[in-house]
Amino acid sequence: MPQQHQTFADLKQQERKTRQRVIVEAAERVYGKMPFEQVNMRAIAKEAAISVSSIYRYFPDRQSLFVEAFILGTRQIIARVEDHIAGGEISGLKDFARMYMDFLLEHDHYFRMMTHFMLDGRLAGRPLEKLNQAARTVLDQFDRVFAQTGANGGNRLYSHAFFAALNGILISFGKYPGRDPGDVRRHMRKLADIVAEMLETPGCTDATT
Amino acid sequence: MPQQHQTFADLKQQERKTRQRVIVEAAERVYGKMPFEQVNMRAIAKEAAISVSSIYRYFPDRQSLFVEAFILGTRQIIARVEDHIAGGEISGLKDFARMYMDFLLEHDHYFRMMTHFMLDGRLAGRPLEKLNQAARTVLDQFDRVFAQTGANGGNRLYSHAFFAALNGILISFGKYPGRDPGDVRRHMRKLADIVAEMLETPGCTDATT
DNA sequence: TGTACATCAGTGAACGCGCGTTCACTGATGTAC
DNA sequence: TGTACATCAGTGAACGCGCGTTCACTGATGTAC
Repeated sequence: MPQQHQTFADLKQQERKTRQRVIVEAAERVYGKMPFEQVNMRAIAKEAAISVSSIYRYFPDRQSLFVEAFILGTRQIIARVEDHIAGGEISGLKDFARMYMDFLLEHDHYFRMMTHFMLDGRLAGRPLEKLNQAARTVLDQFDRVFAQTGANGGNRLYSHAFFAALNGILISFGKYPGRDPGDVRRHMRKLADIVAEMLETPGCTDATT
Repeated sequence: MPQQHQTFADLKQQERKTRQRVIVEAAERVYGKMPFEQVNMRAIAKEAAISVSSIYRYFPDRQSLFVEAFILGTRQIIARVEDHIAGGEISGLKDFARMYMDFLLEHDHYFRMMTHFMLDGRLAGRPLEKLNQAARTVLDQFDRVFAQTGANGGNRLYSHAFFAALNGILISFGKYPGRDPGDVRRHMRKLADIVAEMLETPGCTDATT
């Protein structure tokens, strides 16, 4: 597409996008600040320093805004992984697992959003599509890292299993009852190490079709 | 404790327990019938054929009833596993994994309850204790099965990893976008097989401390 | 340069609904004398 | 056998709150003539 003259209408559209972004970023901050289920439109409006009804000028409903905020999160995690890889800090699946888990533990709200979407079936239409695409991007990255460091680069099943196992560890033991956070974290790391180790050991990933 | 004469007061207490059970079972049925987030006191009351306010004669609040219903579920899954083991149908981790996953897929509501409790941090006090105990029972059973069939019977870490991985598979791919349920199920089984296989292969579970 | 009109961002207040929980009351059953 | 009282299961209606969403309006900016 050749560069056209920028019209006033174009400018307006652009400003609109900018305002949208401001709102999404505010939402994202709110999710980072308060428990996931407590986030509501009023809090987001306050954070964005506008009125609630203004949000509805830019997003048709809560879900849409919500999905955008989540997509912002997936971009962050992908960017961080790329950074670490570029910096040569990831030499195997263990490193990768640790990084992935640390990110989600630090940014609990992304983790909550992720599981929310995985478990909730109510999303549909355009927001759902957008979400699925974001999910695919993350899985693709798992695949890529896996191909570089793991034993079974060619087979998507193994990267899927890895992805699932790490999520499962976070979900199943993240709130381990009656243990202090440090212990919990160490425990989860050990579990992640076990899975990573198995997936990296050549003899262990050949048996299944 | 020696058998005492049964007093009228005892009988009353007993009837009370029975009525409690009726309510919990009604709740359980409701959870099986409608989407998890939509279950409310009114629906449970209707199912139990009593008024809402009557429920509050037997349970202090929603959470307590909720926890009881979930415990009913954990008992069921444990009973089923025992059955299958007694019937000689479980000869390895793969069988066990399949059974566990099938149960949770069939009884989606238990799965939802489980993840709900794993992710939600708001529970406290007596209900939380009860819940934790139920969770421990399930983990113990994993441990036991693992000791019988798996390679690393002595180490709880491996059964924990197994438990977490299976949960993770269910959560991460249960609503895999744009696939029909049959495909999804097959995919999840393959992933479970991979994990089970690795944990059963002796050389794969020795490397980590 | 001025006037009438259209567009649209922004807003505070209100709507409507769902839902957990409580209230004030009824009626049955058991107990004391 | 009868009467006064306590206990407690059960209930319909109402309370109170949170929250997503909509409404009716204001005010600024741009456009047409």
